[in-house]
Amino acid sequence: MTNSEIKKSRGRPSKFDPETSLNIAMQLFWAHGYEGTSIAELTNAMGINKPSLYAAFGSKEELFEKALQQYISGPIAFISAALDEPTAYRVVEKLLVESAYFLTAPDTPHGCMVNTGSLSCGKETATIKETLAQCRQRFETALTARLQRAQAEGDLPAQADPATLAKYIATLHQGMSVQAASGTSREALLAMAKLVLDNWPPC
Amino acid sequence: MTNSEIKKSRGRPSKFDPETSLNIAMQLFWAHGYEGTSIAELTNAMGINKPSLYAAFGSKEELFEKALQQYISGPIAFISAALDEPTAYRVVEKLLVESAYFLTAPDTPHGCMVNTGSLSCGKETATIKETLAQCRQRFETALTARLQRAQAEGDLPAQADPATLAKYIATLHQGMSVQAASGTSREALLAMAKLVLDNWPPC
DNA sequence: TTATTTATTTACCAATCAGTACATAAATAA
DNA sequence: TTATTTATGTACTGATTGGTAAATAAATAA
Repeated sequence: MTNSEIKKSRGRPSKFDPETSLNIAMQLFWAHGYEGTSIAELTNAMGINKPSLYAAFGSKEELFEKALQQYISGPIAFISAALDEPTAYRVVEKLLVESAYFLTAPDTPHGCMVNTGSLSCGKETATIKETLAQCRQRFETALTARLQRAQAEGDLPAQADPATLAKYIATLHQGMSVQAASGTSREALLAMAKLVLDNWPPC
Repeated sequence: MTNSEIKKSRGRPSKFDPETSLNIAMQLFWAHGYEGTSIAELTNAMGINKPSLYAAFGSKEELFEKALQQYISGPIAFISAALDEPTAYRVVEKLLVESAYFLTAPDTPHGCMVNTGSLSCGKETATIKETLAQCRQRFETALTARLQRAQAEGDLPAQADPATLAKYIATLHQGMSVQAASGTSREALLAMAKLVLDNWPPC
C-alpha cells in the first residue's frame, strides 16, 4: 500500500511533525538531561502547546524514552555497529576513536545522553536513572560477548578476561563522556584513545 | 584562648549543630546530586526549619559549596593524599584501588559527588556544573604535575606523556564513578583496577 | 525587672513543575 | 449544509520549587 501515507486523515490536520519534535526533544534531553529539561522548554523549542505534546507523546517519561530510542538508533548507532568489526582491536578502536569525535562534535551537545543524562537525581526520577543504567549494562554485556568470541577466534590471548576487558572499555567510554561534558578537547581524547589502543590488549 | 568556645553567646541558643547539618547535607547531595536534593528534604533530614538553614548557610548553592568542601577534605581526602605516594605506580595504585573500595562502600552513596553530582542540568544550575568540572580539572592537573615529577625522577619512561597518562587515569576514575552509581560490584571494579595496574605504565 | 540579642516557628511569597479541562478551529463524511 | 472527528489555543489545576517576612521564644546584659 504505497498510498497508505497519502490517505487523508479525518479531523483537523496536525500543524507539527512528531518526528521533528522528537528530534528536538532528543537534543534538549541530550544537552540538559531529564530533570534539567522542562516541559515548557520542550514545547517552546517545538513550537507547540502542551496538550499537543501530551497527545503525541503521553508523558515526559514516555517522551524521554522515545527520544532515547531515537538517540540510540541515530547518533550513537556506531556504538553497536562497532561490535561488527572483524577483530577485537578494530572493535575497541572504532568505539574509542569514533566516541572521541562524537563526544566533541561542534554541532551537538558535548557528552552522551546515556552516560550523563541522569546519574544523580531525586527519588521520583529513579526510573529514568534505571533505564539509562540498563542501557549501559546492555552495551557492556554485548561487548563482553564480542570479546569472548574474539578469544574463541584466537583474536585475544587465552589468559585474557573478556568481562574485565569489557568493563575496562565501558568504564573508559563513560569517563570520556564525563570528560567531554566538562569541555575536554577532541585532541586530548584522541591522544588518550591512542594510548589505550597502543597497549591493547592489556593482560 | 582555650575558653573561647565556652564563652556564652548572647541570644537564644541554636538547637542544632551546623557541622552535623553540613554532614547531612553532604550525604544528601552526594546521594542525589544538586538538583535532586530539595531544601525541604535537607531541612527534614536536619530536623530544622528553612529559616534556620538559610541563616546558617546562606542559600542552596552556598550550602552545596560548603558540603562539597566537606566532601573533598573528608571522604575523598585519600585522592589528594595519593599524590604523596613515593612512586607513580603507587600513586595510581592508591587512586584506583582505594576508589574501588570507596565508591562501593556499603554505608555511603555509591558514586562520587564530584563526578556525578551535576553533569547535565538546567541552564540556571550551570554554576554548580562548572564548580564540579573545575574540581575534576584541578585533580587532573595535579596528577599531571605528579607524573611529570615521576618522569624527572626516572620513575616513568622518558617517552611517556604525563598529561595523557593523567587524563587516562582521571577518565578511568570518572568512569568508575559512573559504574559505581549504576551498581557495579566492588569485586568487578577491583579486577579492572588490577588490569590497569598490571599494565602500568601504558606507553 | 527590663532591654537587647539571637534563633526559633509559622505562615507566606512568586515562580515553576508536570499535567489537564474545555471551548474552538479545521479538516472529512454523510 | 450538517454531523463527526481531530488538533488546536487558552486557561487552569494542585503540588513543589527556592526563599523570606513577621511574630515569638529563650538566652544574656544592664
